[in-house]
Amino acid sequence: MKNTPGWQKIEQWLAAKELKPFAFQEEAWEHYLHGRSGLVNAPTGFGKTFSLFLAVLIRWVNEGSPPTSGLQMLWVTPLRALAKDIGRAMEEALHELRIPWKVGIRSGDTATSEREQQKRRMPEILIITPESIHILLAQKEYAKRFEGLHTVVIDEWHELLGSKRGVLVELGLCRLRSLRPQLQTWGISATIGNLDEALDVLMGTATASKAIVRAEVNKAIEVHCILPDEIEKYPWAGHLGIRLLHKVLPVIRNSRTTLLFTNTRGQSEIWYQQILKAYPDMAGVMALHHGSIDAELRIWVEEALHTGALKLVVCTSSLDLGVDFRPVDTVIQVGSPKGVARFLQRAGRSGHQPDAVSHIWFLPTHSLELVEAAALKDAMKANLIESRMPVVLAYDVLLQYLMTLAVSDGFNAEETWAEVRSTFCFQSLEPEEWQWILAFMTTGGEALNSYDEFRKLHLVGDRYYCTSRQLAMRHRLHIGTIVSDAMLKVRYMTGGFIGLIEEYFISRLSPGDSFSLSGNNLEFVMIKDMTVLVRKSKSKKSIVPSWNGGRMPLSANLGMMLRRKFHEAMNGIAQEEEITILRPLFDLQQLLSHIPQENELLMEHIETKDGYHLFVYPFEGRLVHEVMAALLAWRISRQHSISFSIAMNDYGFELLSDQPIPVDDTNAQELLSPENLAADLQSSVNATEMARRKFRDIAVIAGLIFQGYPGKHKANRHLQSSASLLFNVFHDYDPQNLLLRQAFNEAFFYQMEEARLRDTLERIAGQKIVITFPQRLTPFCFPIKVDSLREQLTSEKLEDRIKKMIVW
DNA sequence: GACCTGCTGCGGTTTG
Repeated sequence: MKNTPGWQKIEQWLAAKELKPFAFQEEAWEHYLHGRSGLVNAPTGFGKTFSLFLAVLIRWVNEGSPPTSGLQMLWVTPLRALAKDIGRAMEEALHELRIPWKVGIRSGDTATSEREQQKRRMPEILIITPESIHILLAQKEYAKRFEGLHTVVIDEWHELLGSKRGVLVELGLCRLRSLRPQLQTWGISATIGNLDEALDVLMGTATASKAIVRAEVNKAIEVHCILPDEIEKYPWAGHLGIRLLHKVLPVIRNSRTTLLFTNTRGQSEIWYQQILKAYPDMAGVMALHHGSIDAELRIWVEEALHTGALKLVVCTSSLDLGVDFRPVDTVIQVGSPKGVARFLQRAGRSGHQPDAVSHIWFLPTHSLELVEAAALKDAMKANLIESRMPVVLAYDVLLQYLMTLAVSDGFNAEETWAEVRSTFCFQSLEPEEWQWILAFMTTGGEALNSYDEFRKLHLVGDRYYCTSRQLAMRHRLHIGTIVSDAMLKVRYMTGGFIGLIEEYFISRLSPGDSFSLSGNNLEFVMIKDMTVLVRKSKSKKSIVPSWNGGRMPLSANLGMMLRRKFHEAMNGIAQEEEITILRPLFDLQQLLSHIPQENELLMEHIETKDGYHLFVYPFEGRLVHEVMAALLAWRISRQHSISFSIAMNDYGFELLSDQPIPVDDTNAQELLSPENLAADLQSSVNATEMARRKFRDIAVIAGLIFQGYPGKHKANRHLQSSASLLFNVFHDYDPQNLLLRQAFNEAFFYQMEEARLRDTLERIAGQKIVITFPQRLTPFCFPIKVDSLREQLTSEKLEDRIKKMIVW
């Protein structure tokens, strides 16, 4: 293959740019030229993206005169912003190589005129989002557009894999493969624990020959830890880390450009304010970047990063992707990154040239988090990178997809069944389930058959169509799997946009209150036309918005590494500075209680004026702890009449009662046994309530709830109540409803992390349970105690309060 | 001995 003209042309071009292809790139080219599909994996900065683009060009030059008759390659990216960067780079390469191909972008940003142009004539390369693929599939005679297509590349496949957006990709691919049986599919993925599975999901049950190309290159990453001077004075609890601010500035000063990652938007607001206050001279060269900041401002920040005009950007995971090609040389992570993969990904944002070393600084927000720093380092060495679990049997996405087909050219049930079954997601879909789905979409099912708007499909000949123009239009507006909370725009009285804020947060403010957004101190004036009007605030004190985000638990890999680190600390094996500096804390923990070894589970009984506490430390992340706490409480209360309140964090959980908690050596093992888990979970956890919450998104994705036209506001409460109503109706009148079943499955899988819980209980069954009776609060229990106190002190939502006061 | 938790991502056609 190496002596083909295309290959040589590309090599010459790379040489002229003083670039040499990596071995893995050449391997990818070989596979591609042999007509295979597959997955490419390499660290950031090694040209994964370009290797495939070049492979396509090689093939094409080899084939002689270029087919300039429409779409050849579809390039799927999860981010609109990424599409622009990649498009620019491709155009440049095509220009230099004198290849007369056009590159187009199809996303929500694409102008109407451009869309029409694309309709008349597709560009040879189209960069597209998963959602936009489905929008194309929702158009009449869509098949024509894909007539010449021979390659689909899914960029950042690891990002899409674990979500319903990944299912959109799977479904889109199964349709395209039917249209173009020779289609070559390539994924590009960062390193994850289940690369083989990632390939399987991408390929579905297609029999095409496939390969994984892994780069045998190691990216050098240096992890530095920002250590407090006196560990005795560093807080045992907390999440902010602002006390170490003075140690951060030298790091920033000594770098050209720094990204400072925080875990929440609120936290980034605080850090931004505090840095500005302590070092006003940073004013012109620092910026804030997170999901609630106005899109235009964010684009400006990204551009300024590009040109190197900014010295510091304080951000959340909004900058996790898409800062390649940018001169970032230092990354600071404030607080736990919760997982190894995320930490590596952020580290990779710096020094992305192949030979450059990536520098990442870890800043602990409380003392015990230092152990996490040591655990992260070891996990990186051992390559313990988390897996992304593919979504299976997402009926809601399937319903949406069928509607997509129905509004364009209709679908034949048998053909589509075969295609859908060829995806990884729906490979185990049962014929009865398929029949149920068709019936549900045609009649509205058992519960909704008297409502016209739920009778969406009509069988005409042997094809299902949606004949209602109104429903079709609604559907095209609702393609996608991301369901957001209601956001309001924030604007100065005098005009000028600041950002977005959740309706929920604003609803709790009164006119005159001050809050902080986009680094500004703002005074709330009023809400008008769904816009929050504000003026600059003179008040020194302001409320930092809290958003209703997800709660990411500590990953299983990191939890495992943490337990090992405690074991090493206990036995004096650990030599890292992060651990040795914690000596006084460990000594105190050991004196008051115990440091658990790797084969031990620690429980602490502590009596305070609040009552009787039982602390348990499995280190399995807060979701598992929440369910474990409920399970343990329920099992205890089955034998004794006793009531509890519950608190938890990523390291452990607490049961609190007004009477002594009857857990000791004789029954502890049994109370945490994996036996009867399923049945006991049913009784101890309010699964119906959890499922109800999951159902909201499912109902929106499946198209049962209309969210309103873009730009027009429909209050979130409507959404919430109509979803709840549908949930009740299905629950009472249509218990076989697949969407209802999906809601329960999602609650068990994602909310309770049932599989991980079972693993944990099985692990504990083989461990020794150490029970201690400390005379006062220990360093281990302190963070949990503080968190539970905070919840009592803040304006708790009634729902949460009730949840906590559940009496068994 | 004490704290300001909770991320990100997408999205309009058809026909008059």
